Amino acid sequence: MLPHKQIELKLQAAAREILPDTDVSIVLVRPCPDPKFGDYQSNALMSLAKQRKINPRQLAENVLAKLNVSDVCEKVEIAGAGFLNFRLKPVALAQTLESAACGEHLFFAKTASPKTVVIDFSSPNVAKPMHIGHIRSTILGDSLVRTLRLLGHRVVTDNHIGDWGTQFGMLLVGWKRELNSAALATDAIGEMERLYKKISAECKENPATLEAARQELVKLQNGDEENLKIWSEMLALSEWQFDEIYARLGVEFDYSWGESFYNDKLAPLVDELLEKKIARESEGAIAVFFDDNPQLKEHPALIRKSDGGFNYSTTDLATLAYRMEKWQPDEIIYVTDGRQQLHFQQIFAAFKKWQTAKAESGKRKVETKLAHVWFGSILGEDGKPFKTRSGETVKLSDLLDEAEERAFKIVSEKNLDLPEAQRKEIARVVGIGAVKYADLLPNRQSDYIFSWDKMLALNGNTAPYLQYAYARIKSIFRKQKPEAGSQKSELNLIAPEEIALAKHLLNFGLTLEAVAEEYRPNFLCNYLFELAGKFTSFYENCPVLKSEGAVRESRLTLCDLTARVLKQGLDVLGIEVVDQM
RNA sequence: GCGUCCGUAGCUCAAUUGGAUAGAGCUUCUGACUUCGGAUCAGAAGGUUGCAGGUUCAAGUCCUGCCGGACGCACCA
Repeated sequence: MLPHKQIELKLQAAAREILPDTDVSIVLVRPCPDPKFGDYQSNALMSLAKQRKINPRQLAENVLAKLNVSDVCEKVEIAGAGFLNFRLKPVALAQTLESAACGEHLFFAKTASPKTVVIDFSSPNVAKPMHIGHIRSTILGDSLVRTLRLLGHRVVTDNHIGDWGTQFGMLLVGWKRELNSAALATDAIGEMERLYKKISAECKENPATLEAARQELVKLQNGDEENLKIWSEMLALSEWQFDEIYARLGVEFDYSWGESFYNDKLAPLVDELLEKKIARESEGAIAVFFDDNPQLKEHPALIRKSDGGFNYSTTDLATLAYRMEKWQPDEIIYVTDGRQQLHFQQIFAAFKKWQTAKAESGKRKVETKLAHVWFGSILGEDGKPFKTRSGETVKLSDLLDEAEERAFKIVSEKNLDLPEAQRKEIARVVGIGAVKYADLLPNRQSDYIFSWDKMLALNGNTAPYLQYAYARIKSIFRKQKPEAGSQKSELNLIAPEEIALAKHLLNFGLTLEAVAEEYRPNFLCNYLFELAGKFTSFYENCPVLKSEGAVRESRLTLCDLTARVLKQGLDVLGIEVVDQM
């Protein structure tokens, strides 16, 4: 068990002894903000003291009297108003690293209580190009998937593709009237997008076109053979595009059930909600009202339009119900942009009503956490909102191309001697990595100002910086002559830089847990950036190959562990590494 | 009008959710052994955290009021 966890458990036990009727689960041990105070701290006793209206310092002293952590810590100190500061014993630090070097762990532990989690992310639309608007959901969702899986949870990924709905009426009109087959053969998505834009614009001016689109849609939804055939073709052409992009991004889905998958579940759903008196008629439409919810009182959720058609709320409810039935998840996570907050509040509230009604009628109720993990919207470089209809959106494939091209130029400058194929491969890993990292680094809730330079930066707090640190370590091991079987050596850490690096390695697991808890991979970005920084600082000050004996062995082990954490951490972010760059 | 989110260094952003002296990158300036890989490192400069109150041992973070911005609010997803 990692030292901070040992301390935490003992501290909680001690706190429980002093305050028997108190919930001590808030008593946590965290890394110190400043190493001069110690390695770990706990400030929770001050909160407890406040709750109980007792003297915080006195409480700290009482708890401390019951606490024995001398196996891993130096003398515990009370500071300020009641901080507890812990300093690791060098032996404990070395032992933790040694057990990691033996492959017993990599500074994190699998969860003791695995959850089943469904994650809904990416969700591109059929017949439209994937653009930068899709990148955040895709990258953020994928890194959450990877984090949860690494921590031992069972994760089901489902890409809820927009393959149904009103846009197909217009697409069908366009397809039948003026499809350019040659263009379709060379650039299917571009051609379909052209058709959509053309008819969409026409609908605004010409009611006849709008009516035609409506009729084509009704035909499609009623199973018209010709329309279904065209629709299938549009779907297939789009899937080809999705597959290509996802392959480049290294993103995979367990399922890609689009909206159409739920088509036959919509009418029964509305009927059931009507029958259970959860929904009622209003102005010709069917809606779920939330009179008991002050937040949503004025915002009923429409589940059937006055023309009898269904909308996205209907589909989302059907999807939610299906997922509950199929996987009985402990948690469902939706990764979409922040503008859909109200929508998901409605869906979650409506579903809760439905579930409660089901529970009353004897069906068991599953406690499921529904989480809307939202992110800020994308702005242009001028700070104004990105217009999706203006046609000036940056296509995802173009962004990735540009990233690889810029990386290739730099790779070639630095490594002219490498064969071109290898330089291309390095450029791919570096370019895609830079794009992903740029997307994951900012707090997800801030608005996203898109800039080529920021997205493709290769210096500073970027993926290439981390990849470079990794490549340097690999370079050390390439140069190290395979001397007499370097068995697992004992760690002896002397220089301040190597101690700081070693201590930082121990916080990997804490960081992963925070990412999973708050759905925020940027914590991991910052952790890895600091790790790489501490490594380069160590690298500048502590010769590895030029040192000898035990020091050399110890430093090699430290290098190896750093490389492993860097690689594993980047993998969680969906970013690859190369041995040479 | 109501609701959600935001305002931090010249720029782009952090700050482990109420913790200790608010940190990084970019930019600018000064340095680093013909380098275990310079895609690097060390240092300097840059702040009244939009404004004004309040809550407490402690506020960028919480509460109130202003100022400024983004988004959302019934049949598009």
